Amino acid sequence: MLTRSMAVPHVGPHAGIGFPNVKDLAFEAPEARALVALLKAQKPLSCKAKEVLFHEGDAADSVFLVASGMLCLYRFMPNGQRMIARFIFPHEIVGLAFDTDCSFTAACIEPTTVYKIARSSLNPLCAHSPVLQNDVVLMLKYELRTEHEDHLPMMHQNAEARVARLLRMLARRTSTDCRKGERIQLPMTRSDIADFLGLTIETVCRTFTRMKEEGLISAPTPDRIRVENVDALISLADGDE
Amino acid sequence: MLTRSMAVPHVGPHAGIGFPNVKDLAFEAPEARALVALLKAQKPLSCKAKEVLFHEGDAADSVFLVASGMLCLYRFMPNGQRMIARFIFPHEIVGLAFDTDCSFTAACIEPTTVYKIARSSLNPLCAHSPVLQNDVVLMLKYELRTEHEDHLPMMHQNAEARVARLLRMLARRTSTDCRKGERIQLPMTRSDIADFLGLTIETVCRTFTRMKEEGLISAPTPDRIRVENVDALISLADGDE
DNA sequence: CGGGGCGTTGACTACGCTCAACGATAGTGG
DNA sequence: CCACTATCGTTGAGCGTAGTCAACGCCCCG
Repeated sequence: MLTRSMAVPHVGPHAGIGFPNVKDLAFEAPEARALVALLKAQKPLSCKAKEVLFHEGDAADSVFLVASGMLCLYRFMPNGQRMIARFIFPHEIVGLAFDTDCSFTAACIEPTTVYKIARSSLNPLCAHSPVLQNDVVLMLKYELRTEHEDHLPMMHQNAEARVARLLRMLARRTSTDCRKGERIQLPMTRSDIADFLGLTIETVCRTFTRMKEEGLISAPTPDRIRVENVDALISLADGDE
Repeated sequence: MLTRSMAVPHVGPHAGIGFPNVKDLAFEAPEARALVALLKAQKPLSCKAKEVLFHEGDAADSVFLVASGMLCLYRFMPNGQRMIARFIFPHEIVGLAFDTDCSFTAACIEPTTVYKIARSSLNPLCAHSPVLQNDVVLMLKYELRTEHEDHLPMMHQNAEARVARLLRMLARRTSTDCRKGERIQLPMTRSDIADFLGLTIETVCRTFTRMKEEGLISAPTPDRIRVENVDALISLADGDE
């Protein structure tokens, strides 16, 4: 069953651009120029930390582009446990994938500015602009890809690998690189991290502690991580064993 | 933090059609009529069980519509563990979300027939047909929704809930209902199930055994499940506690 | 100064993994 | 036709990772 296992060492099309020898570190939001331009033509909206943009079940009547800051999309499971589906970073778009209702609640992790456009404005434009519609397709594909690359593998990984994966994700999308010495800002709480990774707060804490003991990372403050051993962190995230 | 938890008992737009009082049992592939019609105009392709349609890393040059049977999309993690990303059911489409390369391997779980169209044929048509392009958007949204509804919550659930979720998914998409007495066909092996749920074969087996002991299900043969207590199964799948 | 949210650590428990064995079935070749 | 083998499903014993419950320090804010 494992005969075919590592037959295809797949490397993304952007691999290597700006990230010399760190495999699979790079994939970026696609250039949906028309859609982004349209959104940036709207007037920006400033949101405070913890502010909610929309609630699960609300009518999905808007689409947002994050200009700065960070959002998270979450939902509560019937037992009351919160499940964070995604963090939304600058240049990313929320709301395109929703049907008639929002399937998640969107809240600001930190002070955030977004551009907002009504679906009632966007839809007719898309219907008559193949370019715009194509940008929508690009963004949906991007969402699916982040789901497949960031989230899916986690279900098969242990706590340490999940945390490593989150750190890589943050390095990839916020700062520029996660080479030795790069600092990673963690704007979210331990609780947010736990609800995103499917772990408990305590396990997240203990995992950070263990990673520090192992010399993988250091952390002057709880919300600032410094990666000390990139290669080890990357292979941990990939589940290299 | 839990104050808002169950504020919005969200029910999909199709809820209730054929599924009287079973919440959240129904969501179906969207009616992408133009796209489906285009695919069905191609000549059908018969595949044997275990046959591979494409490998991870192959050039993504085709799009497939499953007419009958079942596919699975998988990938191997660096440590050799296989990860099944999705099962593909009749009426569902594979290949739309890929970038230039296939990000998964597609294999037949059972004998399967598919319709296949080259991207080089499809893309130009989409570029000039808003209707077709809109169908692509619909299918991508559907993929995202199944990801969010089927997969995401599993990361936060235990073995029994994951298995229950799989059973509900199969009931929803293959047969018609999962009311008491309905039989669910399990064409995939325990190994497939394990690689999909992020568990081991042994845990999957033991979970089935426990569910039988608890009177939730019965199983005349390993690949045929009869649901004896729908409500309990559903709330298990939802993580109701 | 008190209270609440957040982060961390410890002790204990339990769920799922590992390793091992065994039965059943189906496909293969003597 | 019947061993022979491989694959699949199932069960048991023991272990380890992550969850639970609890306590405590820190910081910010009222």
